[in-house]
Amino acid sequence: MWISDDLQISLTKMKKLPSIIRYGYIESKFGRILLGLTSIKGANDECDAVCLIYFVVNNDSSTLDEVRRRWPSVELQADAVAVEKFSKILCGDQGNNAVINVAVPGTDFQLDVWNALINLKSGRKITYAELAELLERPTAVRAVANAVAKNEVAILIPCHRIISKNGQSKYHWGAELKQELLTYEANTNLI
DNA sequence: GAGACCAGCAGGG
DNA sequence: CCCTGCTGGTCTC
Repeated sequence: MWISDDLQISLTKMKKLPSIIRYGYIESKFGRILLGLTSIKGANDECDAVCLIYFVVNNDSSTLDEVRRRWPSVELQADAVAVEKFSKILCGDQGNNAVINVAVPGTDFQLDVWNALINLKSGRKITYAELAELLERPTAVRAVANAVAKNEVAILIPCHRIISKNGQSKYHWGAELKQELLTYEANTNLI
């Protein structure tokens, strides 16, 4: 079982970078994943939201280094217990109708791009140009690509569904993994 | 506010 | 294949 299509992803905009990120690891179908959490204001009280998901390509410490490079001002705290809760939603059996909060820093335009990706159907592939049209900014292709590249939350913001017009398929964590994700989605209608 | 930077794209050679 | 012009949002002074 992997991420269900029924899983609702609620994307909220962080006004500034968080000062603390709690993190932990998940063993997923597609390898080890580093998951980072931050607190956001929910309907009634503070709740946890996913703010980063990186695939572990080499080892844990090199992945943590990558996080530190990208978020230099952030204090990282290991918190396996909090991450375990999200692990159950992501990789567990309770995907149906669950809501997962994702909080990301970014501009309005970037949030538009990321939301458009989230709303794509599982397994659906789209080019940068098509995505720009979807956003009613047909000439802002490069700007869309910039926003896609800034995505810090792999899988939940499914930037693996973007391909370039000539069929080339780059991916931050490797074209191979991207292809695996797409093949899996196409065959199962899950993720 | 200017100028550089890009996981794009189309066109030409 | 490589080069060029065009593009628009963001980042850095």
